Amino acid sequence: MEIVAVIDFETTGLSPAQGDRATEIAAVIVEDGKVVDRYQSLMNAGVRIPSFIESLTGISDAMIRQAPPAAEVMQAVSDFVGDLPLVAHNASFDCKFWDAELARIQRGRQKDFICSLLLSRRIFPQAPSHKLSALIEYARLPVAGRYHRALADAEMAASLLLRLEEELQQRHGVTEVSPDFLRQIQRVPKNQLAKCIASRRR
DNA sequence: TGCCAGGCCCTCTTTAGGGCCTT
Repeated sequence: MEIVAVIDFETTGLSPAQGDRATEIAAVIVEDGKVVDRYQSLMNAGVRIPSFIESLTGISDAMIRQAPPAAEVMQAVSDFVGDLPLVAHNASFDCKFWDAELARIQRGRQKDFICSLLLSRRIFPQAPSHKLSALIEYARLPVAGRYHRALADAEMAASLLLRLEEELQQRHGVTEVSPDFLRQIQRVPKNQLAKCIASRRR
């Protein structure tokens, strides 16, 4: 597969439209079946961390106070990933924050995200759950660190993506797994998945 | 005052409702 960047945000809540902000971001570069580069940073957006979020992520107000400004971090991570295709687990969530935080520094996004959750629903329909932790256990992939910290979650989403790619190649006989093909697969209705995959067989 | 996300996807659906998933 072409090089992609897998990203993960930790935030103060679920919706930038409701005033929630990013508190941490990680991005890992995946090339030739492995992670070859990593970026991770907490970020200070000048907001308080709700107690529920502190319990969930372990990220506290004290940690955020010492972090670089959100604008500086977003500029750095945006430079780090460049124009690579972006991947996230439940990408509709990370995409909202990516767009919202980039808009604050007058930057934008060119391409649609690839979503490892949507791909998992199609490639592993039999999995008991499609949340990241359950899929890591289901696919017997290594736990990269504490769940709900950006770098660990990005690393695990990357290993899940590689496992999904492997499944397409080995089980379904797909020869070339391009980002465009993954975007196609993740949107295809269930009853058309086999037909869509067949078009890429050797 | 009371409200408070939103996209995907299934089904006891399509003039809708509710669970899943992200923090």
